[in-house]
Amino acid sequence: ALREGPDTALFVSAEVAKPGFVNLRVADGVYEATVADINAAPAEWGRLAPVARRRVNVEFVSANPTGPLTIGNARGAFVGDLLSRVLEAGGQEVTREYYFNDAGTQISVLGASVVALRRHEPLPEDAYRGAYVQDLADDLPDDVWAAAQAPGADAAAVVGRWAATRVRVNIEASLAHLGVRFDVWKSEGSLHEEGWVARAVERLRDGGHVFEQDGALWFRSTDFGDDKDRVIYRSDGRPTYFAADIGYVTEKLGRGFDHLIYIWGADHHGTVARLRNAAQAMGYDRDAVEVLLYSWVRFVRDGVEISMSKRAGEFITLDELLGEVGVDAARWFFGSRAATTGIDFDIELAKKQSAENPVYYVQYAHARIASILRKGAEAGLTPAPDVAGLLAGEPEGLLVRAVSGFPEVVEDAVAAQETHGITAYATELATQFHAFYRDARVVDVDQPERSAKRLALALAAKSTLANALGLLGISAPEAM
RNA sequence: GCGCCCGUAGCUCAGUGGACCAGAGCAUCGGUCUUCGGAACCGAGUGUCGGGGGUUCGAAUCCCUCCGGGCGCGCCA
Repeated sequence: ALREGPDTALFVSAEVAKPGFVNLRVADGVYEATVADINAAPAEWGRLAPVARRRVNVEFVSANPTGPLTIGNARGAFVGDLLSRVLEAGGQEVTREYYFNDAGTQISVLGASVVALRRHEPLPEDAYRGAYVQDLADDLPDDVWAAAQAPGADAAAVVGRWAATRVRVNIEASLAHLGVRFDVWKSEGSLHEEGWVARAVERLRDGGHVFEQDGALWFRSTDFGDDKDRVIYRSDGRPTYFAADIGYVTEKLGRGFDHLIYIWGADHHGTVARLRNAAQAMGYDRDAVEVLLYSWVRFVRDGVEISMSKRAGEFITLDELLGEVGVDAARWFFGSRAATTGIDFDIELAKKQSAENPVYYVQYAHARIASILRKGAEAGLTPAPDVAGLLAGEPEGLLVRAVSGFPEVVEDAVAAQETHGITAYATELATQFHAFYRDARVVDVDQPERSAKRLALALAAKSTLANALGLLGISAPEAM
């Protein structure tokens, strides 16, 4: 079989092992060439050439602007951003998108809450509470307040619209702090105003996929395997959330995306089928519409679960969480766990362990290499462009093999759409570097040639660590 | 009641029917005494893989069943 392979030069030997496996021994020159390649173009290392470059839309967070993002929104934010980074490493063109509704009943309730505070009246029964509502009341501009009080004006709606905008800007700032920047902010209202919803419904009607019953308009989702048909327009004529979803699919695909990914909490799993069914019914490839569900996070403090209610004003904001545990540590925490499994996040534990957190272990290895490279430069030693003969020793061999494994790790992450393989790999690579550091003197003025080659290997390891951390959105410090 | 997900070391989690599959990190205990960064290194280990049954040469992994937990089953979002 080896004789027939196209890459026989890669291998120096092949042998059959016990239960039917074939061991191929890779030629040293292959690894040495890899080191040289990494150092020649470090930014490219680990980026995959796409089989087919696709335009992918990743929509996530999408919390309505009724209050600050909380730790309940945290996982979606990290999972969506991590997935986007992985897809980009896999050669896809990614658009990060945030979908929100700034005109619904929730927004009216928020407006009514602000109005009541402004008028020093008791809060309505279903009001939003919490310090941020008072902040909104305090910051309400005079012209908005005047417009709200004009004769015939719907004060709650007017104030709500202003409040939603203000809240949304703050949400954007929180996400930026976390390292997530959205390319598109899409309002639900625009889908109706621009006719996307109406056209999508017509499309379904033309295909015979809708019917009227009890005064409402329904989508025959059961024709595509759903267990129930779904309402598009209520009997009073108002559209459901699902109606907007249908319009949104056509709007997104109309922008030329090849693939749509929705990042939803697992509690939405009941709505996945109707969305994909509708896409199929409208003539799209249902596989172009993908929903990734992330599982719930139980936030815990010293072993006690934290219960939250946004309306009651009892919640911990995303900003507070990041203030306590740090962005890099939080990114590592979420990145090192599969999105599909439920997890516990003990805030106190995360803080206590922060000094021993693997993320700092990996960053330390990176900083340590940076220091060694500086030390070498002071002694007049720089990484060699050609590292032929590098693998004379065992310490080099183990490290270079660890470094060489990076693209495969990225490949796996892209295929699985998960990042925990990357965190595990980064930890292992850091360990391999520390072992190399222990066993092999890098900077040695008496051995300039060997030093130059070892510096080249150290540099390659540094770039690999930096790129792995970069995939996770985590900084790679030159010094700590 | 029906549907989906989960149960792996003291804790938090990996483990996609095939060598390394019984693992990693943390926590715990012991050691290294360091001319390149000790935020490091070396060593020590505990598991009825929730229980039981089945398929297979071989099961944490696939099938059935039971127990325990989460979520969903709106003309809510």
